[in-house]
Order: sequence, then C-alpha cells, then structure tokens
Amino acid sequence: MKDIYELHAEICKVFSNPIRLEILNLLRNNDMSVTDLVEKTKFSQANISQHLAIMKYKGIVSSKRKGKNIYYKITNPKIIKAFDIIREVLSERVRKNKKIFFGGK
Amino acid sequence: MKDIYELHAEICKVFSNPIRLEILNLLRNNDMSVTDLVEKTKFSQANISQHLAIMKYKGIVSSKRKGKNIYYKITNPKIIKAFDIIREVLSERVRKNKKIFFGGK
DNA sequence: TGAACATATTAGAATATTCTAATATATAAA
DNA sequence: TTTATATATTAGAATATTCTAATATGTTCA
Repeated sequence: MKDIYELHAEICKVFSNPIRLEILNLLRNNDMSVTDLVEKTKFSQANISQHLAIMKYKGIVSSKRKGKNIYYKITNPKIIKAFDIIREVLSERVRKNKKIFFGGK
Repeated sequence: MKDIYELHAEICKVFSNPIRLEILNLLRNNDMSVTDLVEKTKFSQANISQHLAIMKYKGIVSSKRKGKNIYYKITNPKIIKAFDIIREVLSERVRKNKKIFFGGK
C-alpha cells in the first residue's frame, strides 16, 4: 500500500503543469467540452485530451458525454480552494517584491 | 516574463515529491535543522539537503544558521493551508471508497 | 591549528514527463 | 451507409527529475 505522502504527491503532480492548471481554471465555474477547452486555449486537441486523461485517471476531473461532446468537470471543489491558496502565495510574493524594489508600504 | 500558470506550476512541482511533503509536514510547527530532519526521516543527508535546496530556491522555505546547525522554516503559512486541503481531498476519497466497498452511510 | 561535526555540491545513471505527429475510435447527420 | 465531427490513443524524441556515491565547504572546539 502507498504511503500517504506518495498519494499526496501524486495529486500535486497533477497541478505541476501549466496547461493542466489552465484547464482547471477554465473548469472552475462551468463544465466544458474538449473542443471548448481547445478553443479557449492555444493548445492542440491531442494535448488537451492527454492532460484531461491524466487528470481523470488521478480523480481530479470526471467526464460525461452529451451528444457529440464530452464534458469535463472538477470532482471536488476543494481542488479549486487549493488552487486559489497557491495563487494567494504568489500574489503575496509579488506584493513583497514591490516593497523591495519600489519601497511601497 | 513567465506566465502566471507557469509560476503556479513551479510552486506545485515542489509539492509533487513525497520526501519534500514529509519535510514540509515536519516543519509545520517547528523549525528544524538538517540533522533533525535526517533523524526524523529515513532519508540520506545528501538527499534531504538537495530537497531543502530546491524548496529554498523556490521560496517555500528559508534558512538561518544557529551555531553548528542550519534551521529551516516554512516561509508562508498558507503553504500548510494548501497542504491540508489536499489531505482533505484525500480523506474524502477514502470515505467515499469505504461507502462503495462496505456500504457505510 | 586540526579534528569532528554539519551541511552543501557534483556527476551521472535510472526513471518519468512532455510534446508532436499520426492514427484510431465513437457519435451524429446527411 | 458514408461523411463529418469530436475525442482518444500511440510512439517516440526531447527534456526534466531523482537518487546514490563521492567529495567539498563551513563551523566549532580542543
């Protein structure tokens, strides 16, 4: 059986790719089809499909066919919560660097 | 200049390794020296140092010498917040699987 | 100073990830 | 059915990550 840290790392590995993060950010409010995602990003259909397959396998997204299209959604809203906290870490960093470079208070 | 998604992915890459997660979890309450971390885990000194160097470079931890030892700490408490949310995702998964396998309510 | 301790760095083999190009599969519409 | 549309899969080259072993650097204390 797998270590808890390994399971944890496997989930975070999903978030360690910029394309997957962009997809997750697009899915945060609306479910979207592969075509939708290809249109909204600059990435190839094959590549989007591959990244969706990885995220589906890891249980981060799930999919459902609707007619011609397959719609993906995020399985657990806490994934977006984690996403946003890391964004906060990033913006706090920017704020701190501004202080350093421009002496802003 | 780097895309926001790339910066985000770079932070998450730090969390995508089980040893680094174990280190971060040990640092959640107390700052610890490299020796402390080597003793509390089963990993080699070189390996712990390497992982600390990666995390320091990415701004996840910082270090300060105290006599013979160098103590590491987590730079932003939100990193632990994100850590814990992913743990929640994991435990919710376990709960759901229990439902499936044992029919618990 | 020099021995002992604490930590960092390097090289390199093994492994994993990522993208592109080509192709396969599945559904819908004509 | 064929044709068009939507999505998935595969192979493989390029790149990145990870660990081990060896060694270097830095600090303290006798």
